[in-house]
Amino acid sequence: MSLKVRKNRSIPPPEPCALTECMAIIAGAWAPNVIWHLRAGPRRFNELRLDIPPVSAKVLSQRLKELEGRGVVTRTIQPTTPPSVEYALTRLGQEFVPALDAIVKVGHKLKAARRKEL
Amino acid sequence: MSLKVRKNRSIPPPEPCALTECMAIIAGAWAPNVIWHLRAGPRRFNELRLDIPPVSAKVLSQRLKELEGRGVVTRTIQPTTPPSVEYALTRLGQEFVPALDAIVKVGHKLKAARRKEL
DNA sequence: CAGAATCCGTTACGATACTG
DNA sequence: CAGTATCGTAACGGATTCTG
Repeated sequence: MSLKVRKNRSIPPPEPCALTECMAIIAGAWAPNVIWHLRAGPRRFNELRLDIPPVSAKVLSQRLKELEGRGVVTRTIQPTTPPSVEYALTRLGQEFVPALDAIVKVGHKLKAARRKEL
Repeated sequence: MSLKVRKNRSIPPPEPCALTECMAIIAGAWAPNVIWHLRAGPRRFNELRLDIPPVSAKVLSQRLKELEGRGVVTRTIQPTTPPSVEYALTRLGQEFVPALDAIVKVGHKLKAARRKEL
């Protein structure tokens, strides 16, 4: 009996798609770090490379291009020699900062929890 | 000149590791959904399967085992026939809810932004 | 400096079939 | 019901080399 799924658990369908929607951008090891390190202002390619642990040029380039395509970051070429390229968050990109903030907070709790159980 | 990276951008090193730390758990297409759907209370295996879009049994099982190993969810076997297994968030697991909430909010903004640009 | 190109390993995920 | 086993695909990511 009760082969059917229990429903109505006091929480209305909060459009779970929005989760996946946003996670698709946040996903991967580096995309969130890129946004995080751009939150204080524009940053150049190699600066980001050094900011973010040990990300390879290839992957960083891929992520940046992807984020640019999604309207999360902008790419501005400075006509200098040698060439310099600045990346910055768009207004949409800024929206991610609070979420990443919350994630970082959880990260700290994780560390704290691990220290206790040792 | 200025071969060196620009530093001191008004933001102190906020331990970026915490980000990666937490993302390692959140990562993937399904882990966040699992936590999200458990936030209102315990849920059985097949219930989760139906809650979460079209996740395969294999992957769901993998994620659940992983989350259990990390202390994010608990697994309780009810001695009934047929057997029933309940998954629930631990106290640590509850910590993720606010972060996921923030992520969902961003997801909605993404949708809104996309509607405008069409 | 800012990348593109190439090669290659690892992992997430899906589909199907099978078990206790 | 709650999984496990097996197979196969694709995306992610690292290392190295090369270019405008």
